[in-house]
Amino acid sequence: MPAPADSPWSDRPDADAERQAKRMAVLRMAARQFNENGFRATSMADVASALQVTKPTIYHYFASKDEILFECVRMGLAQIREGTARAAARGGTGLDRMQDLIHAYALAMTEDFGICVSRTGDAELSPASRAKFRALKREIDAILRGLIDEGIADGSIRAQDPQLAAFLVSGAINWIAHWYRPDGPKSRDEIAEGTVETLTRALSA
Amino acid sequence: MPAPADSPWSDRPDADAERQAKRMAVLRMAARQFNENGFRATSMADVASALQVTKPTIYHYFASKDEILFECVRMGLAQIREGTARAAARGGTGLDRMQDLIHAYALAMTEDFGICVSRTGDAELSPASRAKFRALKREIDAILRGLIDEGIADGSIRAQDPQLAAFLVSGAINWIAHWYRPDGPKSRDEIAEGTVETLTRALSA
DNA sequence: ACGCGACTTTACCAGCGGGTATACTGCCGA
DNA sequence: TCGGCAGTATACCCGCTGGTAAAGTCGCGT
Repeated sequence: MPAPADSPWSDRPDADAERQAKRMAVLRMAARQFNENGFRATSMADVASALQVTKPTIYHYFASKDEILFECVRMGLAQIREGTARAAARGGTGLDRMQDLIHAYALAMTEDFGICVSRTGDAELSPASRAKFRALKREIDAILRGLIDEGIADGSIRAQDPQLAAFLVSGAINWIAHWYRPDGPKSRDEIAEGTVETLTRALSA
Repeated sequence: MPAPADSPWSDRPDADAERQAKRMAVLRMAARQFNENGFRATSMADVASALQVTKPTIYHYFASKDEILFECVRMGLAQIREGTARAAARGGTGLDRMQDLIHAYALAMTEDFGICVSRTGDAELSPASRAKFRALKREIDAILRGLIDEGIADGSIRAQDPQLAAFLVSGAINWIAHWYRPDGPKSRDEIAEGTVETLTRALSA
C-alpha cells in the first residue's frame, strides 16, 4: 500500500522539525567549542557531554566529525553570502554598496558560525569538504572583488591594486573573529559600524 | 682539572654552533609543516621524516612538541618586534613611522615563522607557553597602538576609535599569512608596499 | 689504541579519540 | 496488545601520536 502521493515518509510533520532542531543544537555547540579550543583539540565526547548526551547520539545525527565541521562553516558561509550578495544587489555607487557589504560581513564575524568560518583552516577538512569549502569562500571573495571593480569603474573607489585591496579588506574583517568577545566593551553593531568607517577611508576615491 | 675560567664547557667553539644550526633546521621544517597542515595534524614523525631523521633525534634537541611550536612563534614574534620597534623609534610623524611599521610587519607575515605566529591559535600551546605567547603579542600590539596614539596627538593620524583601528590594521596585516604564497604573482615587497599604501589611506588625517 | 660523550636509531609503550556493535527504552499505529 | 522504529546508552575496538628506554655508532682527545 503506497503512501499518499503528496508526501511519502512525512506522516508526522513535526518529527522532522524536531530532528532539525537537534541537529542545529549539535552544530551550535560544536561551533562554540571549535572556536574556543580548536577543531582538533575538541573531541566528540567533549561536544556530547556539553550537550549532556553521549557520543553515539551525535553520530545518530551526523556521519562524521568532518561533516559537523563542514555544516558549521556552511552555515556561516551562507549567512555571509546572503548579506554580501544583498548588499551588492542594492542601488547606489560601488562604495555605497561596499559599505553595506562590510557591515554585513563584519556582523557575521561576531556569530558562532561566522567565527568558525574564519578560524577553520583548509587543512582541517577532508579533501572532499575542503573543495566545497574553498568554492564557497571563493564565491564571497568574488562578490567583494566585483564590487571593488564596480566602484573603481564608477569612480567611487580608488585602489592601486584591486586584488590586494580585496585581500586586505577581507583580512581586516575576518580578523574580527580572532579578537571579538561577546562580553567585550563594544557591541556587535559598534564594531561593524567602526569597521565600515575605517575601511571606507581606505577605499574611497 | 677545571676548564679555563673564561669558558667552561666550550672546549670546541663550533660544536655549539652546529647544535644551534640543527635546532634551527628543525624549527624551520616544523614551522613549514605547521603552516601547511596545521599544528595538531602534523606529527613529530612527519617533521622527522621530512628532515630524514627519526623522532628521538628531534627529542634530543627539544623537550616537547609544545617547545618546538613555542620556539617557532618566538622567532616570528622576535622578528616582528624588532621591525616594529625600530620603526616606532625613528623620527617623523606618527603616520610616517606607522608606514615603516606596517611595512616591516607585513614583510614578516610572508616568512615561515611570521606565518606561524599568525596561524597559531592560543589553544594549541600549553598553558605556560600560551601565557608567554600572549605577553609577546601584547607587546607588539602596544607598539602599534602607541604609534596610533602618537599620530593622533601630532595630527597625522585620524581614527574615531583608536583601539578598533589598531585591531583592523593588525588584522589586515595578519591575514596576509593566510593567503600569501611564495609562488604567487606578487613579490613580498610588492605586497608590503601595497599594504602600506592602502592602510595609510585608512589612517591618515 | 681506547674510551668518552655527543648523537642517532630501533623498538616500544600508554593514552586518547574517532567511530561502531549491540542492546535497551518509549512512543506510535494497528 | 503487539510490532516496529526513532533515539539513546553501554561497552568496545583500533590506529595514531607524543614520548621513552636502551642499544649502538662515530669522531675526537689522549
